[in-house]
Amino acid sequence: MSFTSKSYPMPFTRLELCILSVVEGELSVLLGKREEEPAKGLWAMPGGVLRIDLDNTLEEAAQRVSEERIGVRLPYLKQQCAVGGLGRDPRAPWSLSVVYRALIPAESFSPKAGKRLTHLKWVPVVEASEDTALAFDHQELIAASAKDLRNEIETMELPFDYFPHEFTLGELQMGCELLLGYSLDKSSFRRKLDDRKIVSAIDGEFKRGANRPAQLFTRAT
Amino acid sequence: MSFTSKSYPMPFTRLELCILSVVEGELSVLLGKREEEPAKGLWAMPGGVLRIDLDNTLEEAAQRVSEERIGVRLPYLKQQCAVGGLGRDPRAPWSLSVVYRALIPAESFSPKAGKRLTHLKWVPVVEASEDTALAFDHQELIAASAKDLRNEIETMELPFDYFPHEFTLGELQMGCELLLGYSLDKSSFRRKLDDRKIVSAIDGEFKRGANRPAQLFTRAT
DNA sequence: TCATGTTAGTTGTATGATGCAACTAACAAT
DNA sequence: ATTGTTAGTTGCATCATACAACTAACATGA
Repeated sequence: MSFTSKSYPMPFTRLELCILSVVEGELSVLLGKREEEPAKGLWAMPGGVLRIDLDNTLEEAAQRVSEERIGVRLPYLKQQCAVGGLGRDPRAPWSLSVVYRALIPAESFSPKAGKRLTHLKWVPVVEASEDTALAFDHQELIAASAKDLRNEIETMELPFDYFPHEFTLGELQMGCELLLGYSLDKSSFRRKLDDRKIVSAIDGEFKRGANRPAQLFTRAT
Repeated sequence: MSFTSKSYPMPFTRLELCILSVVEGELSVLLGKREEEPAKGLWAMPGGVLRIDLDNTLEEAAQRVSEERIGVRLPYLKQQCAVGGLGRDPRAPWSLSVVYRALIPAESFSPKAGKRLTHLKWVPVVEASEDTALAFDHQELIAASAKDLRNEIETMELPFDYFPHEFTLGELQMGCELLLGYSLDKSSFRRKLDDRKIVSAIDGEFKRGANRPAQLFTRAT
């Protein structure tokens, strides 16, 4: 005996990747030029179809799409939202996209424009958030992603999978400042890290350079 | 000519509703006893299959499912998350659920247990968040929903669609306190409402009772 | 009529978080 | 030894918050 009574048509299900990084000092998003319809010739976030024969979870699907489209594994990956509706995407009557937000060091990115996407480029989020010429609803999705990321940093929910494993407090602060787009107060920043036990010093490990050595830290366990 | 190259099988897509309310002074979630497999006999959040022939958007789908399952339209409705993966639900190999979080006045709810769900009951979230006997992954979903709701209230992102259209500041504060599960300071609460221009007084309108009349307010436009 | 109880709404104040700037510390380079 | 640079700390003014006490405005009932 079977549990299934009826079978309904299911939506065309995709993953969209809002890949963020700091490029030339500015928080930017990775966009590609679409080679095919729909929205041919327009700039869009990388994305791909969910493959239930290949992906075990939504997050794995996002990683697979990333590797296929731009050849990069995403160290920091967070679900942003799901959008779905009738007529969103001309490829199918009803489509659903699960949007993931990622943060990668732009240097670790080797521009392998894959199939369907050429001319990959980083666009400052301030531009992309106002660019009504982006494909689909990507403009709003990028704006919301950047806002949510910055909100997390302001509440000291730091994306340690994006930062190097070991860092000095100066480097950590600089990293946050670049993501936020404004500078932070040194003493406040350190007080918060300390009070909330966010990082822990690596005993006896210092970064040495042309001046006073800096204590190395890691994320607290 | 057609744009579609191939067609892939799509996931079994559902909506799950985390319907919250204050019942007997406690934040509670609405659960129903499952009448059919899978998870037959277990308590679960109401949910239903996405119907691309009936629903124009995900949010509309959530409203339809609510009306079908429990006969109630949800005044405050927010997307919580999407969960998907292989083997989550025995009805299909690969299933995806978009979880919506709702907040309704429990009084406005007339317990019409619909098909597939009987014995509807309100369960305090403190219990449900620890009940490992709930169907599927509903335990964690409820815990996360309640936490996110309370976070919103703490940052004064108030669910005005849940509150009555007009209210006194005392009523508003009491409502927040019930949702949060602890009491707030009157002067702080009012200062925040004032500073951030969250509410506006209805000129000349008061709630009169057995003591000093209270100014009526609405959400600021 | 006037004291009482109750809720509305405000004010004073101590405490704590934050932002700013000045300070000391430790190194390399000269 | 002096200088320049970054690391790390400290003092202090300012602002937000929590707590409590206060005044205000009604109904009620002696």
